[in-house]
Amino acid sequence: MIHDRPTAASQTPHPCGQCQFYEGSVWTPIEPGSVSVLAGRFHRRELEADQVLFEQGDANQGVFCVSRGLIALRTHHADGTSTLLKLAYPGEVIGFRSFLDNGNHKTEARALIPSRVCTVARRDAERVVRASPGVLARLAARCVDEIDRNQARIIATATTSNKERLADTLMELIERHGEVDGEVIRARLPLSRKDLADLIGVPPETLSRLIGRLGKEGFFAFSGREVRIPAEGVRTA
Amino acid sequence: MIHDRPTAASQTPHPCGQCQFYEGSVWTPIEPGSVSVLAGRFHRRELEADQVLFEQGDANQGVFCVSRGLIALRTHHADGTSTLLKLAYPGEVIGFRSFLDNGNHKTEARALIPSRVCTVARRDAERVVRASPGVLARLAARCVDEIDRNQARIIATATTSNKERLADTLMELIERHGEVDGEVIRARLPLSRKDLADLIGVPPETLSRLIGRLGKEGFFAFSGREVRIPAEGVRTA
DNA sequence: GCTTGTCATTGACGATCATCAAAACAGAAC
DNA sequence: GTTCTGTTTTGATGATCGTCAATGACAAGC
Repeated sequence: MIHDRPTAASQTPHPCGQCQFYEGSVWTPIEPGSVSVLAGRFHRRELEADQVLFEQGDANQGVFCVSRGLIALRTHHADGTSTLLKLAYPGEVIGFRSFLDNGNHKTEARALIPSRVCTVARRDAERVVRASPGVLARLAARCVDEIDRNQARIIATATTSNKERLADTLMELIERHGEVDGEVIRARLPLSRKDLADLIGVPPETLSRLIGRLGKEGFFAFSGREVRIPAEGVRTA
Repeated sequence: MIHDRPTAASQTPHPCGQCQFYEGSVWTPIEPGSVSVLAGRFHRRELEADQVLFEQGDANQGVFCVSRGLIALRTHHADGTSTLLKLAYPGEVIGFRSFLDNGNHKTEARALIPSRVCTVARRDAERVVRASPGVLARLAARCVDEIDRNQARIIATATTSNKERLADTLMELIERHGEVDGEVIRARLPLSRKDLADLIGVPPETLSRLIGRLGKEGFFAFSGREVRIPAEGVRTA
């Protein structure tokens, strides 16, 4: 059924940890060299920081689920510049678009920190999708979620100031990457200034000034890629 | 198969004209009062300008495909204001998100001009999706397309000036709603200034000034909701 | 050590923009 | 016609923003 709530089966921990590409199907990991004859098979891949999962323009080889770490999706423009489009956290599915239309990847996917992805080869993905429509429905639901998030972001970009957007983005990042350290929460941002600037949609110079202003106002304290905020900042947020 | 190109069957004109919710399934129109026992059934609904298709918060009753006209999707905020999120042109599917998660509509859908939608009731939609995975795949593909468009819009909002964005948006609208009239192309914009302002993400006052500037520059000529551009404008665009 | 390259910050400037308030306008009802 | 309503435009102002250029920080390589 298309609107299934998670069933007992789908709540069973999937071998790859976070993978969405799963609905009670039979799965077996593929260690390099081994072959599986089962319905679905997947392959864990570890990525170091800055390692590329796929390049922009590569033919789609399948679907990827982030199970650990953080993947950046970037587009490279004709003039040599590039733009960070999206951060993919564990649980996110990557490559679904080019999987559906059997086309090429429109973005580059690159690990920002050491990461693990669960890769499902094209053929297997197709087989599982055909066998379990619920998987496709869940993937579709994720797409719809992403549409929602993007629309929220469009509204935010249009209606809020750059400073607000930066503060929001920082809080999100701190929530994911921060650790409580006594009276403060420390987070090492997994992004360069350029990437962070892309994320909130300003040029790097403007970001730098915003960071300066935000630092002066006292709530955030920056030093390089590290940010600190008061520990009660999260609870009240 | 998930990446099917349109087949002969799916290219057969669907009775409702533009509906995507179709893949060789058996369809029959439901005239008010009649009942169908076939796999899929749909109902044409005509909307006058400004008539509401569904309200924000309504429980999802099914999926809608625009077959003629233009539907505006708006969110109403807590403070009483509202924001135009998206224009749905013929061929677009509406309500898919709340269909998937069986939730409530997060937006209001309202016809901007006289329109026709093909409505597919929840139960029927579920049945067809279960029977024809290809339909779901195509719907998913549309979602993915929408993600692409939204991302393009996010980049555009972040990197281009308001004036550029207005000009682009106007050209799109003229392309859809314009008619050649001798040396010029005339288009009656189907949007209020407020909606147009939402679409490009500026307050109405700013939009008004932008329109003023654009008019002075000579390419676009405005009078109320009507726009005129030189006829060769489209060919060279 | 020095150079080189990359990335981040700062400075200066002009253009753009949002906001508030007021005026002009259009359309509907009478 | 007149009045009323809601929308659109205009005006004035100050803040924000993007751009170009210069500077600073820092690591890698010779």
